[in-house]
Amino acid sequence: MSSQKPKVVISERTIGRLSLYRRLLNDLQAQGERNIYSHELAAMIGGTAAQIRRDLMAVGYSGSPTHGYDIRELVLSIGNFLDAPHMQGVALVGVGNLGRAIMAFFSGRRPRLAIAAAFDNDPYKINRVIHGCRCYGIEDLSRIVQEQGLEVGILCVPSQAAQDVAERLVRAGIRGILNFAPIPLRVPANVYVEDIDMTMSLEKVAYFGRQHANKEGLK
Amino acid sequence: MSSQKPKVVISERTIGRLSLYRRLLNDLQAQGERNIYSHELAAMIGGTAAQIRRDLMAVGYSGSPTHGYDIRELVLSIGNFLDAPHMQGVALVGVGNLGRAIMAFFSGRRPRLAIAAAFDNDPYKINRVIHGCRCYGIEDLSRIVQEQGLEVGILCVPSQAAQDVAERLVRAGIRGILNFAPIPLRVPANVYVEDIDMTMSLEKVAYFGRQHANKEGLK
DNA sequence: ATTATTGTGTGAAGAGATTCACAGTGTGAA
DNA sequence: TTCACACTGTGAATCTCTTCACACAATAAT
Ligand SMILES: NC(=O)c1ccc[n+]([C@@H]2O[C@H](COP(=O)([O-])OP(=O)(O)OC[C@H]3O[C@@H](n4cnc5c(N)ncnc54)[C@H](O)[C@@H]3O)[C@@H](O)[C@H]2O)c1
Ligand SMILES: NC(=O)c1ccc[n+]([C@@H]2O[C@H](COP(=O)([O-])OP(=O)(O)OC[C@H]3O[C@@H](n4cnc5c(N)ncnc54)[C@H](O)[C@@H]3O)[C@@H](O)[C@H]2O)c1
Repeated sequence: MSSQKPKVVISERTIGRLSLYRRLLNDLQAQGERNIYSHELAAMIGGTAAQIRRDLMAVGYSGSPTHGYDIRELVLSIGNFLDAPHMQGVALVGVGNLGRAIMAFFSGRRPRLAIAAAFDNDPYKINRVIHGCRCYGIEDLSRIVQEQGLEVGILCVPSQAAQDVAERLVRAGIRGILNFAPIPLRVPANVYVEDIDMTMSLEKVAYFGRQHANKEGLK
Repeated sequence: MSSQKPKVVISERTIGRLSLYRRLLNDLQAQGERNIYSHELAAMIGGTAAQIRRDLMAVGYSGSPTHGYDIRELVLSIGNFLDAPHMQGVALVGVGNLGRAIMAFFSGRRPRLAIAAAFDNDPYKINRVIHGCRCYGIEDLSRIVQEQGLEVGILCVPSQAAQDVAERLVRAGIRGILNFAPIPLRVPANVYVEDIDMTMSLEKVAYFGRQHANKEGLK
């Protein structure tokens, strides 16, 4: 009966960094580390200790002045805060070059947030099993999403098809979309969209690579 | 002899949006549009007109109160501002699932910023031509980067190899890296790094998808 | 027991990004 | 020619995010 929502709204930036912290902490834990200070974690990501402490306020886990944070407990606390209480299944649409690479990458990685079904409109791909995941025809999207209660979509179809597929995902009940198609999607405000725009990123790198070229020193 | 650098430093956010504006404007131009107002462009990307006008201050192209911006001229002005005066070649390292998808995607797309060479350490891949691009052994990286004057790197190798490859790229003279490996790279401050962290993005979508679920209305 | 040390949690200050709001301007209508 | 209009460019206000700086806490050394 307690509110599932956080009292204050947490920024996108903070959520992203928490995800990153958790991954780094998992690696440290695997290497046998037990404790960590905010300034050590900060050094790993090239940030400030204050920022890390500020971010961790959101998850409500407190460290100790003398031993910093207990890595195991912190990982659990971040998971508790970031992850859904239930499993969240993911639907991927567009089993092309990028879609298959993503399926390979996420296969077996995050059990709580796994790609549960893939969709395409190419008859050659439909009904194949790719990286452990069944590929369905796009006309089955709504049914499968509802049957399996999928909440997140990954959109890897060509630009021309992207808006149409986004609308199908929304109609099927998807609540968030990770969009790789290089066009802005129009969706209702209650659906969250994150764009990954590689062309934009590459142009940023080209631009700032030039700008940075005359700075000195080690980061 | 005039300064190649902008007088004031332009934010990463603005550079990213300029890249996006250019792509949308190119599409509009292809559809035969001639002019556009800031509020129209804003509507396309779900932003505000003021933001677009503010961003365009950086490129130094002025619109007209009566016809808005001339699309053709604006595209040229943005290009003039964003693009290097010379061609910038790109080196991609890690011709795996993701690397090949990216090579396919960028192949023939941006002539001024094209993937000029690929590198891997898998003998099976070396000397093959993939999507019109030759794959070299990693030991040839420095030589090829220097011979061809490549300035930008795309890093698609497994995490364990990422720091080593980043250092090779930096030593070879690369000035900016687009990093897909999910670990923070340590590079000198005069090298710009942009990370694309799909796991982080997917977790953000899962988190905010849940949060947004009870908002109403159209975006 | 006391003290010195080192780090946490957080209010407040600072920096940075976005939005507001309005003077200035080019155009078409009267 | 004058006016009304709709938009641009930009200083100032606002909002958001980051960093500072310090009270407080846990321990180790004495
Ligand atoms: N490959 C990359 O590295 C890369 C990089 C950046 C962006 N993108 C974007 O990601 C998207 C996919 O890229 P890709 O390289 O994988 O392309 P691709 O052509 O290899 O794959 C597209 C897939 O989508 C399927 N498809 C097309 N229309 C469909 C529809 N209406 N419903 C369902 N499936 C449909 C096709 O059958 C195909 O399997 C594109 O929008 C592209 O711009 C790709
Ligand atoms: N596939 C995805 O969609 C995806 C998504 C997010 C992140 N990533 C990241 O991108 C990177 C590559 O992913 P992938 O799926 O293409 O992996 P992959 O295993 O398919 O490809 C990796 C490639 O790198 C090459 N390689 C390994 N060590 C090397 C070295 N020292 N020098 C040169 N080449 C080397 C391998 O031969 C292989 O061709 C990984 O860091 C992965 O975490 C991939």
